[in-house]
Amino acid sequence: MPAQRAANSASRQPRPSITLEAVTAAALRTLQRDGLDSLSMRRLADELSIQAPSLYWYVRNKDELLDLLADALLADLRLDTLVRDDGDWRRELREMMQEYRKYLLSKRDSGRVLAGRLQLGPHFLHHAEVILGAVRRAGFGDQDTADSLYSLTQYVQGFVLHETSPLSADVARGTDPMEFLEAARDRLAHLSEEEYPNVVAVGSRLARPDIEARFNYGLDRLLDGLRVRLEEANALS
Amino acid sequence: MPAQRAANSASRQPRPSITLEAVTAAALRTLQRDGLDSLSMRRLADELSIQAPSLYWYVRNKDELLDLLADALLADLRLDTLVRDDGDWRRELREMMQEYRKYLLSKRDSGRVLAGRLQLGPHFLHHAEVILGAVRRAGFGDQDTADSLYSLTQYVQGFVLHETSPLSADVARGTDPMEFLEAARDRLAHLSEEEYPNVVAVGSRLARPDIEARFNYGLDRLLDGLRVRLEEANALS
DNA sequence: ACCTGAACACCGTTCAAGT
DNA sequence: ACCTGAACACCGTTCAAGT
Repeated sequence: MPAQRAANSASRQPRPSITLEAVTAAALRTLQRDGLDSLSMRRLADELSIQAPSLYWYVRNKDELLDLLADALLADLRLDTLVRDDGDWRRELREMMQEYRKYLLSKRDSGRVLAGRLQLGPHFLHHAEVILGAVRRAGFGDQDTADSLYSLTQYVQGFVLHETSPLSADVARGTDPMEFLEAARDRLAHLSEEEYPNVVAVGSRLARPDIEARFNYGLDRLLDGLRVRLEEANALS
Repeated sequence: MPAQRAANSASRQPRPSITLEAVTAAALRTLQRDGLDSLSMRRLADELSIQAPSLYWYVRNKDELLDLLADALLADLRLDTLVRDDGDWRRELREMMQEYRKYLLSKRDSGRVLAGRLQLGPHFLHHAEVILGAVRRAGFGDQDTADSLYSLTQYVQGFVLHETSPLSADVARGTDPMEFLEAARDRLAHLSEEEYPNVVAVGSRLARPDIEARFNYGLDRLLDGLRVRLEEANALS
């Protein structure tokens, strides 16, 4: 909660003046266009045709701006359309998480912005509501429902963060990711078989190019595990 | 692979001179003492009683230093002692992942350093070897083994990253995390029940203080899901 | 109420020059 | 082979001052 609010400047509206919403919108634009590393207070100020120190009237510091951004980032995600009340909660959650991943991949650096932020903003709460609905309809208890929400969303966020971060300094400096993966595979295949028997044995599978399949693998294990949990609970009652 | 190596300065050893190992050791020290945000090239140079530009003889840029750090960070992790050949692979993997989490929590900012880096350094490979061994002994196929390794380690890393990051700008600025959690619970409890029925219903469970239980919840679902997968595969053969 | 200019204390990195 | 000094192009943030 910022100490000052700019929204009610309409009370006497003498100056057009910038609103907090305009600031976050500009930040979102800059993020999408130039990436998180380029999102400095000075650049953002430029985007708003303003001087950098002026931003501190709307926001206490950059961290608070990023908190705002983290929630604003989720504005266009549509999970509601995936709600199905046919009892197939596994498929419902699966599709929601796949959509969540796709969405995050479409928003530049969203994984890094979201990492480790619990903002409870309006958009986050809306999506939590939808996901929690699916979990509760499946029949989970309250604590299980809450924990399941975190397990699922955190899996997706962690995966996307990993997936979108430069895998190494090489890639950050411009090496083609596919080339990097191939080099990694090569590297793994030629390790000492005495020292790393297991790594060598599955080497080529560790650096698989089909990253979506890897995402689905973990997601499906998680969902299977949730089903087991649900069956166990039902068996008791 | 850095373009220059300093290790073989022993070939004629006229100067004591700094080695690459000394650089990463100093970086590790600085990280543990002052945190990642304080780990600048200038600070690190200070730690080595050297000028900042000198570091660029050992390392191409800061990103490469962080890659080195990411592997060095894993040096003291001991998973070998958790190997048990009694067939209880679920317990084996569970204990390994719990140990991994505890270890990461003990190393300052390790989650942030590790996030999104696939370095294939010697320490990483050693731990991968141990974990892959447990998964393979359980009877998983090669691709499943590789994917399982990622699902498990990524879950742990993602969880720890979330767990150790400041939850919001408030906490970053000094608000007590417990206080923040309580405020969050309070906030959730007073939301509009029409707009957020599910969030309100499980509200108090969403901000549970027992974060370890939440970690175990997701971990156990993942492990249960892996068991299901294994049983399905065995049923086919 | 909103915005600016000037300033402080930093960054990562390059590059010519030293030994 | 290893290290430095000086410099470039940036940062986030504070603060007194303007309108």
